[in-house]
Amino acid sequence: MQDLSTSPPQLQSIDKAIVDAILSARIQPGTRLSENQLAALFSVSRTRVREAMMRLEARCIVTVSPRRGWFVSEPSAEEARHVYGARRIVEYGLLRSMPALTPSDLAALHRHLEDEKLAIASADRQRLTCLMGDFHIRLAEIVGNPVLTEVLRDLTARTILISLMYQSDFHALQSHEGHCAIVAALEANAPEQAAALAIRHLDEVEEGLDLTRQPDPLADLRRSLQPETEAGPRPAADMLKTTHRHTQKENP
Amino acid sequence: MQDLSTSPPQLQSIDKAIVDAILSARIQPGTRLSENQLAALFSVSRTRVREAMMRLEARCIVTVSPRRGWFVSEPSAEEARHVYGARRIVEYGLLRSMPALTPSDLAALHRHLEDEKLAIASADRQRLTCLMGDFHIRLAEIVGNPVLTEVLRDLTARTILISLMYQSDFHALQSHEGHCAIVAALEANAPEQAAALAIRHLDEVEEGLDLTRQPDPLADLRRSLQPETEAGPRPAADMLKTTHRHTQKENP
DNA sequence: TGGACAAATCTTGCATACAAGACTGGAAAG
DNA sequence: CTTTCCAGTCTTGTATGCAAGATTTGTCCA
Repeated sequence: MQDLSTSPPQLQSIDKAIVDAILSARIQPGTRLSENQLAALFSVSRTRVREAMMRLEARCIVTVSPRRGWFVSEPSAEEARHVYGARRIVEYGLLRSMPALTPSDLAALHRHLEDEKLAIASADRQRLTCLMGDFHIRLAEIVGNPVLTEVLRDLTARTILISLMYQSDFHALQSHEGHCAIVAALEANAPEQAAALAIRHLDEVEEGLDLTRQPDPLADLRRSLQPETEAGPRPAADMLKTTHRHTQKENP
Repeated sequence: MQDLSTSPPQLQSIDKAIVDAILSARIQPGTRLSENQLAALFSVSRTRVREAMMRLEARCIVTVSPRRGWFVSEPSAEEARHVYGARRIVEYGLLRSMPALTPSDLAALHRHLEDEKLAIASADRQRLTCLMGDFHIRLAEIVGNPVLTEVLRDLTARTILISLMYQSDFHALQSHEGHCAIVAALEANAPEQAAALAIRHLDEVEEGLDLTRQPDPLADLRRSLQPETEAGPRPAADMLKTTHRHTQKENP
């Protein structure tokens, strides 16, 4: 379904390709990642694919089901709560200790907010999901601490998976306004307020999740059989199957 | 030098054994981790060892030098600063949002502080290093968020490596007092103060590092040739060589 | 028509083999 | 005596082969 290889795939590392696909919401939680198919796609042997999977597994981004296959993680409701909890703590600390913004930081943030506004206007949900996550990574980048950025990148990847699983309706405008408020507080040199706003923002987003929702084993099939909607036809050349991890246990 | 296999090694996963060895300061930064030797030690083939190494590499705990070998990470001075920076941010957020302590939490913390005091009294530096790191993991555990605990565990592992590399003299008592102050603030239900104390504590510890110190390629040799000191002879049966990563580039 | 069984086909798990680069030690040359 | 070079030995990098379990699908029987 989601194509990982928009450009010559040889040069990109496999890890990065998959993480990027998640960060830009081009790949669904539960998507099967076949060792053989990835090996073919990247023109390497299974060994290297496996190594990439091991690394991603250590970052909770993919899961292995023994002798069944590798799958993009499907965070449980509990895990989702923990990820949001961790993000609240990390981002609170982050914003509290944010240095005064330089003009270029500020420009970058405003450019980002502008992008968000455009995406909302064009109702491009995938791009929105991506931008909403990116905002927080941008904040981390301003601090200039790669260790922290890395932590937040992984948490963001997991957050995106959570959104794709549990987000019933996407209050994009509300999120965007949250981001604007945070930037405004930072601009006003009020880090304590920015931190408080970030927590409220994350609360709101978490509130918008439907954590009681069970993963739908038939989701892909449903989507595939659905007659064309607004979005136009999906790209045809897809090397990765859309097989989902839940196949036989259907609702009785 | 450091023995990783105190008990039957088959059952433990390789990752855990190595991380545990680092968290308890039984293994030095720069120690070579030979695939063959680990494979023999754990009675598996190199494949599985390699997979473990890949996972640990993703967590910045080991490094590979192409076709030369795997080594326990030797964080650079810059990385050290970033790790401490990240910890300040995370732990500030953590303590700020700490729930009121339950009696059992409090008991556990006090027990830990008691252990620290004992270790100081017996001047057991290895045990101290281990306990000092553990304190922060304990704090994370109280919040009951495994995602965050995991983040802090990795940061702590890296911190321990940093200590082993750059800590010229270990102000154990000062650290211990820092921990006591934090617990006292938590006990007094003053999370804001606890958070501020944590930052000061981390500042002090970082201050105690000598980040200008260059890694000493002769460290192992020096230790080995040194006549017996207080600590008594090292355990004899060591399967891992003490080879360090710097072998030929000596100071001219 | 419905259900159970079994074979065929897929998947990963793991070990091994071989290639290629890095390091060591010794011999030869200056 | 010092330096250079080369072969031997070590290391990891990578592919591949085979085994074992899971899944699917086709068939047979009630």
